Amino acid sequence: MSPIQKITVTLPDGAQLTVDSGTTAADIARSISEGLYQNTLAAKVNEQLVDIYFPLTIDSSLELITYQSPEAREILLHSTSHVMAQAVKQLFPEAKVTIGPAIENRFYYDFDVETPFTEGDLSKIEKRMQEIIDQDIPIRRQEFTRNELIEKFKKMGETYKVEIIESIDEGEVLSVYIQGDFTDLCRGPHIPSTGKIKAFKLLNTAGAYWRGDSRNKMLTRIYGTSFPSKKELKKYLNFLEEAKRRDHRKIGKSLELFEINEQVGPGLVIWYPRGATLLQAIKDYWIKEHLDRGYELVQTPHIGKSNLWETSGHLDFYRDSMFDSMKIEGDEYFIKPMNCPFHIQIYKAKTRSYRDLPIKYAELGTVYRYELSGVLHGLMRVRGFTQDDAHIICTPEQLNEEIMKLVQFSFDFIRKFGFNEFEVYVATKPKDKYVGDVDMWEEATGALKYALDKLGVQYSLDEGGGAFYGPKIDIKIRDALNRSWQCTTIQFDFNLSERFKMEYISSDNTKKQPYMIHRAIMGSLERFVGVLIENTVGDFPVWLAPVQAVVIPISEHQNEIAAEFQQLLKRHSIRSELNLKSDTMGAKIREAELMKIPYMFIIGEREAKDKKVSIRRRKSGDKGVFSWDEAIKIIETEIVQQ
RNA sequence: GCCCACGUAGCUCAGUCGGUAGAGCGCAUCCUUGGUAAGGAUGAGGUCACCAGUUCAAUCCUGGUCGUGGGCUCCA
Repeated sequence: MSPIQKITVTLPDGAQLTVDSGTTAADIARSISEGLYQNTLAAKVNEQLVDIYFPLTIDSSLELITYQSPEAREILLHSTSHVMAQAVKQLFPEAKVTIGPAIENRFYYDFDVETPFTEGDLSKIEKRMQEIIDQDIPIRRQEFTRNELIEKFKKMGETYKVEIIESIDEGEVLSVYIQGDFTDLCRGPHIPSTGKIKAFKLLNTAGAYWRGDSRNKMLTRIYGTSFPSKKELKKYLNFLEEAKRRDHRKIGKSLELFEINEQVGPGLVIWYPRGATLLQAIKDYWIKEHLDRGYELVQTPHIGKSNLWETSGHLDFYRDSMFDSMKIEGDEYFIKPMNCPFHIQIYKAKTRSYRDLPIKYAELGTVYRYELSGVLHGLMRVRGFTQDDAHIICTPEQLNEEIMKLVQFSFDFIRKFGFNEFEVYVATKPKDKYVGDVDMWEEATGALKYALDKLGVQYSLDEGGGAFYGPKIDIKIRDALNRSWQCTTIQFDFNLSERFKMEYISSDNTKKQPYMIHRAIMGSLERFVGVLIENTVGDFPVWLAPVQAVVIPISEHQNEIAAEFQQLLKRHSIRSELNLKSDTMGAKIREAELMKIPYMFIIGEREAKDKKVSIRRRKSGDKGVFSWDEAIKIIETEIVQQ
């Protein structure tokens, strides 16, 4: 027998240990301190995440993953999902397990069961999970060959697991994790025992297709979450509560902004006066910014003849998302899902010279798309929405610069609304549905990346995420709750210019085909307002507030002079209301606070006497008494500064 | 579209283990004329989402339809 080999283990602080080959991370943690050992959930050996029982057989770097490590989160979530699956199998032995990964902040596990779980089942499962955790059952990895595992799971009746294994390449060594009576196919790593789970909660159930494919069976999914401490769990649950509080559907109703009404139809928004006013403020700003940047405004119809959509390729590639056609005087018309074909007609209205380019057409164009009923969600996902659309038609030489300008414009525009964090994606060619040849896609994608690199913008790749007509840059914004929302999209489009035979006369007097970029900064005004509501809790900056000020007479004796002051506000284009109800001043203030009106101008006997007004700023309270002109100046200054 | 849950006054929600319903807010009228987040009284509001079925009787049970919500898929 050969003597035991010695190996060198390097810790993150640079310290080196000489240990016997076969030593595990658990051994090393324990040798440092019992507390560290208890805190260790997994290990990183040569940058690879492994269980704490992974034997070290060569010189290695070793990092212990404790509750505090960023990597711990996912492992903990994943292990908790296994505990949940174990509890479910104990309570519902006929349930078949499928997959149960960790996702951002949560985990889920999909089961195939006869009757879906109810909310009541969740507490039963939670209780059993707690028992499993209290028993502190060891979790151990075992490796098998593919065929051994297929046999094993076949015997267990876990047909989904068999299907997963069968889809994995032959020859690969597979592992299972065993905890008591529960065995699950899993790559790992996992925590060493169930007792390491400190705080968890099951959140909700949902239906989910096997492998996410609607042709497959609908499974029952349970979502849950897990944290290193009760305190952190509490924090997360508070976050969920806060998100509920900010729900734009709720705030939209209470602030009388909009409604999605059954009589009108699902996914179709009717904007109340306050909501429409808010929209108008956004539109006014949008138009000004576009005119400043050399865009031209256009306006196009809501429907167009079928040949238009045939030429554009929409009927081939987008028909599933279009509303059915309607017959008018023998011709077939479609409601527009996009504005582009119309803008192209405007471009084609006359012969264009390279000197005319770039041409930038902008339109707040309302489009309609048939979305599956189940995906509709407040303002975030609707069937009729207004795009802040524009098409940039340019020469190949202008392309890079135009894309850069667009990215910059997008950032500047969105920042105005108080969003400062972005995630940028470059979405590449879809696998199946696409037009044009591969080289064109390569070139276009390169142009998008070039622009971002040149601007020093960090981005990720979204492989296969492009539109059918070209690659795109998507910008997601992060809101106050650190959630991200898709808004800006800048889409390269080499397809339509080809299909519509767009041309310009170049400097050498030959006809050339221009490039076209399709873009929306807010994306959909509806969604953008939805995000804005959730970000501000409906407490809009004064420049956007539907009602910027309310004039409150303290008693009926001041009604007349209050009306006079409101006229002055109107002359200064300040959006105001006059509260002439016979309520007390306190009640009127309360109403204004609840409706999130930023300025309250209060006029009582004292103010009326000197033609003055008392200013109350929402949230911060009484600002004192001012002359009418001073008061106007104060609110105007705030608006301008925003 | 699919799975599950839900749908009661303008809003937020009680309630009826089958006998056609109630609160608060809001609204109207009257009293009060107020000093920085709710003054008081009275009153009007509901085919209990819709359509069938079971029943002497359905808001309640059953089935279907529509809508909403949580997800899946998709996406601005």
